Amino acid sequence: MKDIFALVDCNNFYVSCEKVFNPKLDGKPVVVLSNNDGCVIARSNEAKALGIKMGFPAFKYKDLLKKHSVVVYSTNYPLYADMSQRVMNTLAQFTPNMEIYSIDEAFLSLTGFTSKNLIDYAKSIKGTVKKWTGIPITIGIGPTKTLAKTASKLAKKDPQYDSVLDITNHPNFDNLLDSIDVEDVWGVGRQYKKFLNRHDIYTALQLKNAPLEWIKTNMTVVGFRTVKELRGTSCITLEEIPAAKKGIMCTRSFGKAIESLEELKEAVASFVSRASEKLRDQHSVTSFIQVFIMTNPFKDEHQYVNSASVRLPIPTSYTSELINHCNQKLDIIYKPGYLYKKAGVIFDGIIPEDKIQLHLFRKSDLDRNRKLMKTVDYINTKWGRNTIQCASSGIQKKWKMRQSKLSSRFTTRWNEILVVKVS
DNA sequence: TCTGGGGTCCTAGGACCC
DNA sequence: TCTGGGGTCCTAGGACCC
Repeated sequence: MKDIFALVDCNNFYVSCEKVFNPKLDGKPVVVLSNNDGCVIARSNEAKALGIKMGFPAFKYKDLLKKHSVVVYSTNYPLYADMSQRVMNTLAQFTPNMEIYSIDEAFLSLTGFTSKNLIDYAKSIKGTVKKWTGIPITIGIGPTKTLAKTASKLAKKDPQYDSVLDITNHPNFDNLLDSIDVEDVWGVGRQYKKFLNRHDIYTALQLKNAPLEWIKTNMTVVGFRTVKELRGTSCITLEEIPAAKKGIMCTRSFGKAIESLEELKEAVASFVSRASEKLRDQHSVTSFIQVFIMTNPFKDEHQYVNSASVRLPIPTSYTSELINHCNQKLDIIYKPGYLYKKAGVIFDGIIPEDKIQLHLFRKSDLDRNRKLMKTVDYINTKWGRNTIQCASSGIQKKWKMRQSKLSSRFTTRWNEILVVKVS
């Protein structure tokens, strides 16, 4: 049976989440900023029309934002994650097989839905998601994931499709591909765009018709698959069960640069705690940790970047032990006299916790530590993050990120729930 | 004043083994 | 005179994604 994929993409997702709880934003330019209120990471259509670019530093838009009264929000991840779950739950009603691809995208398998008019079906999905969650979506349909993605790009570009387009056996298939820039094809980024342009390939259609062997030589098997997919052969399958992460990291820029080793240790201890939680969430342990610190690369000052790593004798997810290792490494890589702007930890060599190879000559407190972490995680899930934390993570957190325009966590905190006044 | 964060996959090259 | 060959594992770096 021929595969059919639908790619569901939430429009301007973070901005749309804010709009659900603040309908006054309708028709206004709205942006959501990254951590530390650094870059623009979501824009309403009105904001896009003003020429505000994705990923661009917000402070450079200071005048523009003011001039056009753009509404600005700090990122409110708990809200977006919860809204995402609502959208995904709704989508799950429409197919037995789906893959949650990112916070605002999902692939749905519509293979075998032959008795249905797929356009009508997609429109009813779109209507239901809007009605149940308030989030507007776009749906692209095609015989491969890459083509479904391409269809959704086209559906967004041209209002005549009303946010739903099926390009399977489309009579104007080639013309449609020709209207898509090659860098808008899933899998083609900045570098490959440059390379392809140098060889006179500018559109998705031209990429589709490029010689396969040449593509394989110059763009590895990944590019090879992309071209096959553009030609209608499905190479990228639906991943319904999310795989355990092979690497987990927690890195942050600081709201304010810090100087002392003590503060760096606090920050890193917080990052380790967070990363360890993620590790335990997926029932894994790490066997390799890396810690890094760096000054502000955008500043015209003396730069310092350094990192160190440890391979653990026995893999673990025990927060205190991991913090200890990082502290020892920080003692080595820290250099006084610099203003540090960012630090982070990376866990690698992650394995399932039931596959730990115990050390012949080391006594292990494995069970005791596991129980302790389980209890801590339970309390923090129930009462909110950092209800219990390691003292080494600090209380003051001077390095904490800036979030000056934060909206409420409308859906995950009772005391921040929306109040509707009827007069 | 001010520039995000967290992932995946592939390849080349070196170390090491028999 | 002549100095192998095949394989695995690991790591760093580069590409991509959202």
